[in-house]
Amino acid sequence: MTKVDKIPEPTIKRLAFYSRPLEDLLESGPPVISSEKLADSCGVHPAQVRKDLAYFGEFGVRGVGYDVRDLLREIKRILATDKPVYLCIVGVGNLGTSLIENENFKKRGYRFKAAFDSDPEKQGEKLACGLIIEPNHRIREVCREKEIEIGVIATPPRGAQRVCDLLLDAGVKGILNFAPMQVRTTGDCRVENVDFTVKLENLAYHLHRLDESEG
Amino acid sequence: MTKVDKIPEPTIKRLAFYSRPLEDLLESGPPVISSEKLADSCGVHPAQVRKDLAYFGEFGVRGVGYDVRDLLREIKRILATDKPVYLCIVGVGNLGTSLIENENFKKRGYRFKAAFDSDPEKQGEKLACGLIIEPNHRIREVCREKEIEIGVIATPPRGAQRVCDLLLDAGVKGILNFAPMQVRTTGDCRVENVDFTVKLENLAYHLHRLDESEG
DNA sequence: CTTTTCATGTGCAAAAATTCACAATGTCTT
DNA sequence: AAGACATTGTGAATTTTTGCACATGAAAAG
Repeated sequence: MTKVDKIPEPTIKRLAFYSRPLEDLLESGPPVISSEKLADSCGVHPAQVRKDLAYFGEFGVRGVGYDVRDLLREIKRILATDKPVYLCIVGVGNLGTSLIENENFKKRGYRFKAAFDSDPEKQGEKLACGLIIEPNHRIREVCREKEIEIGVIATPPRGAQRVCDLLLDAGVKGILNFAPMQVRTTGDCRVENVDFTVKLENLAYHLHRLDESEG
Repeated sequence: MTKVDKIPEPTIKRLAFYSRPLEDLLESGPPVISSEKLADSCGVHPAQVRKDLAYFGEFGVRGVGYDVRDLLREIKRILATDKPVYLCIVGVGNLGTSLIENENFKKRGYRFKAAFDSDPEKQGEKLACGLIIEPNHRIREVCREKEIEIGVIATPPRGAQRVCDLLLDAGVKGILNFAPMQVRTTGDCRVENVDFTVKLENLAYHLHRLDESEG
């Protein structure tokens, strides 16, 4: 099906990006969109859109464009988000709670099936979503039982590696890490890091740099 | 000072990355680190570390390595995070609250100086940090008064562009956008997007892809 | 049925980023 | 003081990613 074995990493990132405006169009918008329009909504080059999609097949109609509904379905299929994905979260602080409640996760089929915290005060507590906070030592058992594929780390950096090890032991195949440090995993578990402050530092750098070039 | 005018964007991202293990080492660790060790902690190639740093000067000692304290100071200077940066947040829901309380922001000198929400129920409410939630129509006035440089958008996607426009009008120079959509800005305001679900979709893709290649 | 129009899909060129490989240069040992 | 050793800084080679430019094919118009 695919043209090449190795799909560029940036392409995968952009596919997720493309799906955002497509979801909007699905509700209220024309049923067809051109690579140029879609590129505009995402801030990329039109040829980039076409090339990204071409890795996976021919989804468009020449002279017309892409059918919004079809394209969105294809992208979701490619990204494997056409079925629910089961998650667990470790660390139910402010951040953890906001992730569990997050509308975007729910909307896109990401389901939190378990929540863990090392703080005995919190263990046993029932969350708004109905989940009960369990102690970290149950990660292995619960994840295997509930067939959890992805673990979300929302602990302070100090405990992140320990939590990561527990998740690996539980057979989790992906980790979304919100702790501002690099966690080490084995080859068959992939990590994605979300570090807000990296983005802020990026902004800070460019803000300052702007001053320099103007001064 | 710098070798080239145009510093690669990935380099800036990695500089922020490098600072994490350096901060740890500063507290408890050897006073000097090699590019190889630092690269290991960050999951990058040693030559990459050296090249990234070389854009900004010669910070190492040949045959020895980099002085942890000096290097960290240099990186902070480069990223312009050696001084406090003033932020405001728009949208004080679960996510917004967790960002305001976030220890990493505090630790790195990012200070929330104002909080806004469009919900009249919330306006006037006093937050744990002492800030009082203000209505969105005060963004312009308050941001100018408090010299806020960066605005954080933590609203649902629907309202994000409107909030973005208000922040632009308030003279904000950078925006950290947590809404899962692309906001449009003018040339002198830079946007960084934080979209958790993009990362999750990345994980989902690779998890599934792994299955394929193994099956 | 032919022509015109339009936007896709794609080979190729350009640009950007990464990695290699080694000379340069400092420290430590004897 | 000289030689061994370790690790930086960097030009060149490689790899990856992006963008151009146009042939291709589908639909609409005449």
